[in-house]
Amino acid sequence: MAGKKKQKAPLSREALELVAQRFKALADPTRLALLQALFEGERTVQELCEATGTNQANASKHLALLTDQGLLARRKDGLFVRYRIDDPTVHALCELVCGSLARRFEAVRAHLVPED
Amino acid sequence: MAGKKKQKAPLSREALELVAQRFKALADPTRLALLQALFEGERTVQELCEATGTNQANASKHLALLTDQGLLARRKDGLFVRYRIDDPTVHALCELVCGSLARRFEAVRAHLVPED
DNA sequence: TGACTATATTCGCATGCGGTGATATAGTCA
DNA sequence: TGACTATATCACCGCATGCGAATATAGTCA
Repeated sequence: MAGKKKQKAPLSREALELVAQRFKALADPTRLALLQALFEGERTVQELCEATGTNQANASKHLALLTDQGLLARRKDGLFVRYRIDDPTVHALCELVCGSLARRFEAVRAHLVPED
Repeated sequence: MAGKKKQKAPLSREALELVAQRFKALADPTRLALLQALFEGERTVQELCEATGTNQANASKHLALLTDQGLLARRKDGLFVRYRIDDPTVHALCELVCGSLARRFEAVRAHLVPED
């Protein structure tokens, strides 16, 4: 995106919509739970359902969205379909957000908890 | 988030919801346009409206959401309110996504455009 | 103090999205 | 080939969200 350091052309509305879609893919707790399980390694749908407490239909839908967005890849393995993380930025994005939230809530906690 | 390198406890549903909310704040093209303008520096609401083609009411609402999420900070300046980026991870997040999308579409372009 | 400007908030509407139950599709095996 | 298992897809529903118009609130100035 434009700004901050190098002078780049601002992103068009179309490009911003693509960026927004990418963030939207991550903007759901169920999908984040699936991703969290997948950070551990490739998993079948069933394994993901067990790991996240999601039902099969719902998991399939979310997995399809993440795959369409290019974040996951899938492969058939007999009866099974195995999903894996396909875009390394996913983990980095989550880490950035977690770090930011941790700092934010640490600042709030420090404000509320009296210093001994 | 859990996985990938160090073994951390998986995030609770509550934590995942907070992470999702943060991504959701970024999952809208109008809000991304506002952020893009703010990457250039502090701006009033009117300046942001002009930069992004958003009407005042809509901009105010989006700015409030971004501020509530801790991404922006604001200060009164007479009649004016000036907004600025308050969380440095915002720019990093956008850059990560832009990089990922650029690679993705470069790969598609390379696939479709014949090599001379 | 009233007129004006800047901004925040409210309200109504339309669209989008996540979850669930049901069904379709695909692969394996006896 | 039918039974079974794994997964994708469909249809429906209720809730969430973005937009624009209208209104409320805040600050400045003559």
